[in-house]
Amino acid sequence: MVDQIKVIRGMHDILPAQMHVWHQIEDSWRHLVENYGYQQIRTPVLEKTALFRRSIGEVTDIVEKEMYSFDDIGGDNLSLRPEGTASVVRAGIENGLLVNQQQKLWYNGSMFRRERPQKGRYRQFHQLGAETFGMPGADIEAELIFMAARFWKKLGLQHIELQINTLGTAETRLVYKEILLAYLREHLSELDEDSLRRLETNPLRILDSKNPDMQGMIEAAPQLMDHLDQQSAEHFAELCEILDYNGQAYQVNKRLVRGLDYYSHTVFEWVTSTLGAQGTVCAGGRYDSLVEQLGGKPGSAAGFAMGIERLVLMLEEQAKVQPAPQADVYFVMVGENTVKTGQKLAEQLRDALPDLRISVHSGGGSFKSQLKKADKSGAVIALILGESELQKSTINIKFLRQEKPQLELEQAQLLDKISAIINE
RNA sequence: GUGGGCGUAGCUCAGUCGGUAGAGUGCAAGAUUGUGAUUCUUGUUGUCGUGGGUUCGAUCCCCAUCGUCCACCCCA
Repeated sequence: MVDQIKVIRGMHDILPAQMHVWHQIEDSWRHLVENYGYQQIRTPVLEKTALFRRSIGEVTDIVEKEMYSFDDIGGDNLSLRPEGTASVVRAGIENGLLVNQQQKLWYNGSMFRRERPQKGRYRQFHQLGAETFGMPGADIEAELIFMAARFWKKLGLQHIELQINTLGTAETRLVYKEILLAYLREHLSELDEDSLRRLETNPLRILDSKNPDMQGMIEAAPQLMDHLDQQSAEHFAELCEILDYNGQAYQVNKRLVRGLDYYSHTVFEWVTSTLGAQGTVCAGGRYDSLVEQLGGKPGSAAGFAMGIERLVLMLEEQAKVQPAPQADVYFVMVGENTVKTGQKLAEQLRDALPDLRISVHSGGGSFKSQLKKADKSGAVIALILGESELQKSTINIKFLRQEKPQLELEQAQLLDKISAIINE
C-alpha cells in the first residue's frame, strides 16, 4: 500500500453524519438575519497580507504568528483570512457600499489561523458574522445583541451568558493605557512572564490574566471605566439602558478586552462554561475607526462573529438534533431488466412531484439488502419492482412505517397513488 | 510556541508480565428459495500510527517522529 495522505493538522472534514447539525445552524442563521433585514456578502478567502496587518494590529498574535501567508507570483504577499471583518470593510469601501450609506451585512465563511489545535479551536474554522455600517448609536449594538440572543433561543442553546464592556474611544484608551502602564510598572515584580511581554504589546490584556497570583494586583489596578470621557460614558450608559429596558441580562466585565486592535466603545462576548477553555462562542463590538484606517471615508461600524464549530459542539451536547430522513420513497429493483423500467418510473415521479425525495437503489444487491437500505434511508414507503411485476406491468408499494398491507397496482396508476399517499 | 494523556478491525475498545491479536458494533450470507427495523447461525476485515534501537524474537521495552486530545498561550 502507498502512503496515505492525510488532512492537514487542525483541519477537519465535515462528514455527512454531522451535516444536519451544520445545516440547522446555517439555515436558522440565514433565516434570522434576513428577518432582521441584513444582506449577505461573500469576500475572497485570500487577501493581501497588508489588509490584516493594518486592521487587526501589527502586534497581535494573529498577525504575528498565526496567519497562513505566502508570496504570490508577482510579488504580493497574500494571506488566508484569519477573520471576516477586515475583508468586509475592504469590500464595502472598494464597492462604494459605505459612502453616506447605512448597511447591514452578514457572512458565513472559512477562516484560518495557525494555532495549536484544541477543543473548539481549529486551524480552519467557520464563522457566521454580521457587520453594520453608518450607525453611530448604541441602538445598533443592542440590535446585534438581540439578534445573537434570538439565535441561541432558536437553536435551543442554554448556558450562554452575555458580557459587555466599553473600551471608550481610541483617544481615551491611549490616555488610560499610560495610567495603567504607570501602575503596572510600580508592580513589575508581581507580573508573570506573559504579562511582562504584554506590557509592550497589549497591556490591557494583563487585566484579563488567569494567573491567581496576580488577581490582587489586578483588582487594585486603575479601571478604564473610571477614565472614560463623557461621550464614551454616555454611549455605554445608553446601551445598558436599552438592554435593561428589553430585559436582556448581561454582566459588565471590566476585564473584557478584545484581542483585535480595531475595537472602540462597546465590546461584548457571549461565553459558556460548557466548552472547556474555549468559552467564547460569539464576540464583537464597535469598530468606528476601521473604515477610515483602511482608506474609506470616516464612518461608524459595529458587528460580531461566532464560531460554527463551537456551536456544533454545544448543540451536540445540549440539543440532540435529529437527522432528517434521507428519503421519502426508496425504490427497490431486483431481477434482470427491471432497472430500465424502474429508472423511467422514477424519473416520471420526479417530473410530476419535484419535492418528493426518491432514492433509487443502485449497485445491485439482494432483495433483503435493498429493503434494509430502504429502512435505513428513513423512507416512508418502498417501491418494489421485480421480475414478476415487470411481466404484469405492475409495481408494489410497501409501507415501511405503518401497519398497512402492501399494495400492488398498475404502473400507470403509480403517480396518482403516490400523490394520494403523500397528500394524506 | 510550552507541558501532559492517547494512537490495536470501517467505528467503540480489550489484550499480550516480549512468542505477529480479540470483543461489541458494522457489513455480508442464511434460517425466511421475493419482503426491512427483533431473534438465531455462519462468515468478514488488521503492514497493532511511522522510523530506528535492544532482543533469538517487539504490537508490548527504549528513542525519535507524526497525528490526536486536554491545558497554558491566544481566540470564534
